[in-house]
Amino acid sequence: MGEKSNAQRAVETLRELIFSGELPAGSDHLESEIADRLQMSRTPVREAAVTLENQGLVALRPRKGFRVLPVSADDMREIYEILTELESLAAERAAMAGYGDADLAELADSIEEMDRAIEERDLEKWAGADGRFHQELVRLSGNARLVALTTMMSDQVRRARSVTLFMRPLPRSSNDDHRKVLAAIRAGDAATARRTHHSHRKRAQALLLSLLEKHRLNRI
Amino acid sequence: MGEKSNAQRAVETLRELIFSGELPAGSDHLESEIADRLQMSRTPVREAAVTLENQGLVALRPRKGFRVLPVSADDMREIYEILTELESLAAERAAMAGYGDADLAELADSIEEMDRAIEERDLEKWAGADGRFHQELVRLSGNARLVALTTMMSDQVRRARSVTLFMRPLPRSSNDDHRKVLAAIRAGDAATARRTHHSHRKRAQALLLSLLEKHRLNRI
DNA sequence: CATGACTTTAATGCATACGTTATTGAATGC
DNA sequence: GCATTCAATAACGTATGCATTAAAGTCATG
Repeated sequence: MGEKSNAQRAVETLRELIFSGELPAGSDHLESEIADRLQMSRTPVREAAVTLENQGLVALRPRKGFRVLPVSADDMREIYEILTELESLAAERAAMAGYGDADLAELADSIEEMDRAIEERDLEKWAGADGRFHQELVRLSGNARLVALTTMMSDQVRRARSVTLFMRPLPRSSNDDHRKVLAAIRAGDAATARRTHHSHRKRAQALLLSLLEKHRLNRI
Repeated sequence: MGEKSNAQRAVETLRELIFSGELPAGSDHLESEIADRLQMSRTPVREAAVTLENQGLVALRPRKGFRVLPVSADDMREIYEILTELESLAAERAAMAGYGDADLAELADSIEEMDRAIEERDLEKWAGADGRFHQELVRLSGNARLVALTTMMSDQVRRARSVTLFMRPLPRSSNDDHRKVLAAIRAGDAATARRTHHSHRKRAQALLLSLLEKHRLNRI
């Protein structure tokens, strides 16, 4: 019964291959090549390629296969501008929803995990927990489209994380922001939640972009 | 040479059919039925359906064709929340870009057209100009992804406009907001541009949702 | 050696064919 | 008459075949 279609498998597999870096940014891939690799015909592969194109991960280039889209510093600016905005909205809505401690457990957990990760100087772990925090924050907004859009935007920069993650110092103060946002949400203070998260994201964005400039990284 | 693919034609045609109401919200359509109608095979139609699904306009329902998605009042709330946020960001960025009068001509034009439309009590004309204003505002942000996302969200409520447009009184004061936003952008006052547009959108959103509630319109 | 016309290749975009399976309707039993 | 089983239908998801055409390669010519 509940078997996923080949097209769906193709989307999932290709996303994994892209995020893992096995299909690096800028690389081209023919439909037939991918079809062989995934042991299916070109039809579902093509369908998957269309979906990935709609998600902004690849570009279909007739006769040259699809290209895994590189992310320029300018793309990063665009994306983080949008993420800053949408997540701030999410923080506001979450604060207005009147959640109790039980509802906010996942947020609190991810904050604790980030603390531990920083102690252990485990950047990968920190990044995972940070991702969980932001994802859960958006989920708590109760706006399904907000979840979809932020996921889409985050995906577009996900590949860059492995590059950017190790450029910067341990994000020691970052969790202070997270705690303030959580406190504001718990207190139902929507304005503070929004404002705090907004400045948190702005700061992270500025740091990231300055690092990219410093390291002269224009394409990732 | 520059001929559009059948798949692309299918997307465009289906979008027109959906927005014109010829394929009403909630209606189901088989791939083969659409293929006959557009004089092509199922393959490009299916590709188009996947794209439209990714754009949030239809849902693919195996064995039952694809359904033109109805938009509930709750969907409207989700979408307008996001649009409010993204357009406010656009207003801010536009103000920071240092545009001159020439760059802002389209905004000014659409405001004037709205004035004329209100005098003539031509709601359709007003709606068109209002759409132009908001679209141009986002374009001036210089953020291509912002344009893509707001277009996507606007499309999802476009069908509802014919219903909502005639429920409310003539939007006489609305253009005061538009003028304030334009003035702030021209003055390079990003904070005011953002704040003004945000409250403008919030007000419109509240009015719309209250009207939907009043008229008990849950599905459009 | 560079250039340009011509041939060859191969990847796409689409049409078509086919197996699978949910759904429908008939037929059967109670 | 109602439920249940079973057969027929039909729509999808996928595979395959094919025409088109951009791109690459070849060869002749200045």
